[in-house]
Amino acid sequence: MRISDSIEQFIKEMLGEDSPEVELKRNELAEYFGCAPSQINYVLATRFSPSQGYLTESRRGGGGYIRIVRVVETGPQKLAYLVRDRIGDSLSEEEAQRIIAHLRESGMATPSEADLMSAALSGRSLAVPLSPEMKAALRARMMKTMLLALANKGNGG
Amino acid sequence: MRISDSIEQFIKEMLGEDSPEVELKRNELAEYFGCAPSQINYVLATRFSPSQGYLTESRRGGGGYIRIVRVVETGPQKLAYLVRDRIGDSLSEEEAQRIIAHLRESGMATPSEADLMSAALSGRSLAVPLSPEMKAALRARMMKTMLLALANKGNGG
DNA sequence: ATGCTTTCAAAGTCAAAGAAAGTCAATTGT
DNA sequence: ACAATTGACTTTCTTTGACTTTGAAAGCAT
Repeated sequence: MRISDSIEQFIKEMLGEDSPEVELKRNELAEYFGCAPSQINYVLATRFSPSQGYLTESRRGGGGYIRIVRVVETGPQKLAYLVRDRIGDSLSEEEAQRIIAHLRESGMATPSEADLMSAALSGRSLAVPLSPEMKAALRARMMKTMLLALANKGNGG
Repeated sequence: MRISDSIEQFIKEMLGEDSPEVELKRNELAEYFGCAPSQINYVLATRFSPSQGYLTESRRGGGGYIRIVRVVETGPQKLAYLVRDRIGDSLSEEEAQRIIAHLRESGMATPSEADLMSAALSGRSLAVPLSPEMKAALRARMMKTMLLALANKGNGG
């Protein structure tokens, strides 16, 4: 088992229970998991980034802390934001998958809808001779178009 | 006896027993069979491809893994048929829309799933400078990949 | 008490090392 | 010829540690 995953899980359990917000001590947590303190930063960067729906703030020095806040943007505004601001003319596969994971977790897409999107944007789908740039452009368009379809859900189009 | 066949059999036994899903370590498996790790990739490519009804995902780095999922053909063997026989290397937009309409009407896809597929394959999504042949090839791949995702619906991924 | 200075306790950064899987071309086997 | 096998090289993800930056509290001078 990866230590990163354990730490991720631990934090998510803390977040899940009560509040959408945790405060923790980097060094304590590192000691608890028996890893280097900077490992915590790694976990925050790879699993609690803004694009994954989390904000973090921290303070150094005596009595320092790290606070993690889960941002619960849902619904149409979020979709509109994704289409308008977040996704430009180019989208990597990793980023696409992250967005889809977020849609699924926040309930904006059902698991099978998310799987469909994921399939459409997967490397397997796009396994045709195309430059990486072109694929990224294609992904961006596809993602936007699908998000619009998702936003229209239930509106009988 | 070919080593590839042994590995194939081994994996299929794991899949057969309990779950429609196995997770394995490439290096361990290679060591177990006394072959080069890349041999595993060969087996996956030649015996566990999507068109043979399997999906694979993997992760590199520390604690990496390979996961193989058998796509079960519950009810809709139709989907398997579509993937295997009906859709070739090329698919027009009209044909794609016809297939999607059929999926919706027959209840194999919910309206919003159908909309998503439709969006992914629409002219709007594919509005990038590409030859028509290339787009048709792309459509075929995307459709197949999405159909597999659909076939796997409800199989907890 | 008020403002500097030192000191120490956090958290941050970054690059290097390590771990695992992917790719691909050359070789071997049937 | 075609399928299988191998190994060198690449890419991706994780873990660690040395060094930096920031903040707070204590010490000291006025």
